Amino acid sequence: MNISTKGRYAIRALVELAKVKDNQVLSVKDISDIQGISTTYLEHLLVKLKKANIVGSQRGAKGGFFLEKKPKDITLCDVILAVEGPVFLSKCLNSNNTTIDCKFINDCEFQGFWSKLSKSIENLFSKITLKEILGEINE
Amino acid sequence: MNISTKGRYAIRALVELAKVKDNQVLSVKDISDIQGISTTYLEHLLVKLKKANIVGSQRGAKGGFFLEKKPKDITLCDVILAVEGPVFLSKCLNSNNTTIDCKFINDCEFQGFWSKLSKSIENLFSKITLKEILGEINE
DNA sequence: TTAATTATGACTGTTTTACTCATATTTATA
DNA sequence: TATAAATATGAGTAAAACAGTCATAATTAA
Repeated sequence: MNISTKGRYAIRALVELAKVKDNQVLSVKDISDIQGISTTYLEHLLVKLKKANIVGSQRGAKGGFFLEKKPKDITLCDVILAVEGPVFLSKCLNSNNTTIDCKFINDCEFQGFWSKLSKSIENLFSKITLKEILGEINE
Repeated sequence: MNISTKGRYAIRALVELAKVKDNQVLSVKDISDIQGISTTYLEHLLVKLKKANIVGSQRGAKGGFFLEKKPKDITLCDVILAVEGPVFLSKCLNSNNTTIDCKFINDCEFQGFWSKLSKSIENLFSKITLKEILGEINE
């Protein structure tokens, strides 16, 4: 159970975007240079963050990315969901997962338990905003 | 970020072991039949749970496994650690991971943040005991 | 003695991770 | 208006993790 590079890089990128002035943009190249991340890999992550309405973009020369919301309104939960998928998932929970082969698929005594745990973690992640992350890294 | 079959099967096995009377054992075969889990796969998980002093075993005919502690003293944190490794790990945290290739390996502004988050999750998982899980699945 | 059981380790197919590469599309500006 | 700089999209890939299987050794109750 861990946060992959997707989540970590996304947070790094968002921190950089939070640092620039309003109405300014940062290119993927800028961010990847500052944070030492592969440019093309980060590009894909930023596209996902855009689809989740966390960042916006300006195409073309002098273009780049910017935060679509205020740091206080961007939660860790949103970010992880955008780049990694469901924040916490016991795979027996998602009914549309066709590959699962569980004896109790339709009547699982543990579903309630995993579901509650999942909500607890989502709740924890929802309370952590980009604003707070910015505060912590500047301590 | 999810609980793999290792963690889920381990919980299932521990629930079965909690159901039997004191001084009785359950064989891997018994557990795997009841829970619909691969016998040999579960075997490996039980060995890990044994190394973590969560279960004990009796070898030979009529042998099997039993809980080494009371359900109230077995936490989800212990179980996941035993079968999956660290409960929550942002990979940039573990200094002995030689494959990591991060620009900020020795001076990372995010280390404190990931570390705190990791402790929050460990704390959450430490409060959930097998006793509580037994209570939830019987509701 | 033997059948039943745990213990250990090597092996395997599938999925996910962590990328790269190629190419299309958009747009500020010279 | 041409062009360089940027995002957008999708295919491909090597390595690791996941989810097991298989073979065999060691132990022990009956």
